[in-house]
Amino acid sequence: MPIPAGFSTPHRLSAKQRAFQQLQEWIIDGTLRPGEKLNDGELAGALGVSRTPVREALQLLNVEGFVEMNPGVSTQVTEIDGADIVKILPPLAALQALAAEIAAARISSGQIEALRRLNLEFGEALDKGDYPYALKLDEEFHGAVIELTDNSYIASTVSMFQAHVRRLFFYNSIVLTRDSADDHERILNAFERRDGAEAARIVRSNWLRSIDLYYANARHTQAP
Amino acid sequence: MPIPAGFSTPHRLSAKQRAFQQLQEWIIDGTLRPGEKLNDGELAGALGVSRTPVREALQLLNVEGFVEMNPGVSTQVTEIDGADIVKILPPLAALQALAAEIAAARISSGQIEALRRLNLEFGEALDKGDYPYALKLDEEFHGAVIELTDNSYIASTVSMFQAHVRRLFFYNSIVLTRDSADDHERILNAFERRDGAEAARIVRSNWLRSIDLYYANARHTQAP
DNA sequence: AAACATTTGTCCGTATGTATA
DNA sequence: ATATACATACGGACAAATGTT
Repeated sequence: MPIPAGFSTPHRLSAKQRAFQQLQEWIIDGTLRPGEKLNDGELAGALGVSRTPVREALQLLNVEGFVEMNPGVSTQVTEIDGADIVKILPPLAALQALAAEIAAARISSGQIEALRRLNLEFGEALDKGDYPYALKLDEEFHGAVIELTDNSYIASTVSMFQAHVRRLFFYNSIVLTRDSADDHERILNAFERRDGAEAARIVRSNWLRSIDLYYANARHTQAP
Repeated sequence: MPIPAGFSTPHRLSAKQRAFQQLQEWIIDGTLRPGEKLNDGELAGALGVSRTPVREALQLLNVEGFVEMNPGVSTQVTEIDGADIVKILPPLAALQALAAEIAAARISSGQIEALRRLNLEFGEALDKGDYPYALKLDEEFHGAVIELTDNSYIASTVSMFQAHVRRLFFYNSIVLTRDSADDHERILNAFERRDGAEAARIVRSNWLRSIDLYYANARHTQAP
């Protein structure tokens, strides 16, 4: 019986992993509000596990910056400063740009074509206004570039940053625009010319664009 | 009785923190060898605490990439690939360069002078051949620049990367050269001119220099 | 193939420490 | 200032899963 490749570890995930994923999702989508107190016993009951895996998950979320822990005092969801999007995008852009520069030297024409198809779907999602799906496809696009670098230091950091960006986008009601799809096409063109420096430039501005989106948005949503 | 300022939280650190710091130090300096199996019960005994704080520390070290955990099977010190220095320095250089660019716009002349004094001491340490101390001062120099960015996303990532770099330097017997002190002086000059782009360029090449040191070193230490 | 030995994962009780009355 | 209430930190025992004999 043929087993689908890349599906090697469907390991029934541990209680800790379940707790981690669920809690992270709740924090990102706002089910657990910023500043909300997190009582491990309570959460354990809600998740149907004991306090230990919950506490372990909370500690991981703590190092990732989603949970604030005051030893012996309290554990709570970190507050959100909407302006943090301005702080996190520059380092994320720098790493994504570096990844693009590295990927440009190794990407195959077949892989470029696959990304092109992905980007088509991304554009359609944007046109249809399906922003959550579009965001997912955008992450897939950049994730593929990260994969090509074969560099776990870049990959793990970017993945962590992305989670925060998702939360901040959600909080700030930022949605991607069609410009993003155009950027992606220009990135692919640079890849075909093996022009790593140019690819890096476009990737950087692609990410920094969201800073402008934030400011444009903030002007309308903020009280004067 | 006067209490030294900046010593606000001498909180007797928790068992978990002690375990974390001790284990990380042991891994970085090679006391715990790459690939070595980590039995939590055994470590708990050695550290005089129970398994819980040890397990928690191991999980933090896991997300930081110093410990590999195979659920239900084993936990061990991550293997070292000396060539990883080639993988980690580019993203670290990118972030440090970004930090320098941001810092250039805000640093005061007083702070520049303080860094200049620090760099003098750094140069002396290099001349005396006190490489561990020199490395510490080098980290302090760049750490001060990071502080100026007031950006926790950059700070926490860089700090994590630095720990790995320490381990890789140790493993590869890489030591900094006098060129580094010269770089620092040029960085400070760029700061004085408020030339962020130039400061970023120098910082990047300052870090990437160690890649060359690695290759120069590897040629001699490797068996043919 | 089945039972064993070892290690990890989980549970929950207790103690310690902090903030409040 | 003392005491009280609460949440967190830690401990030790049990259960589950894995690799081995």
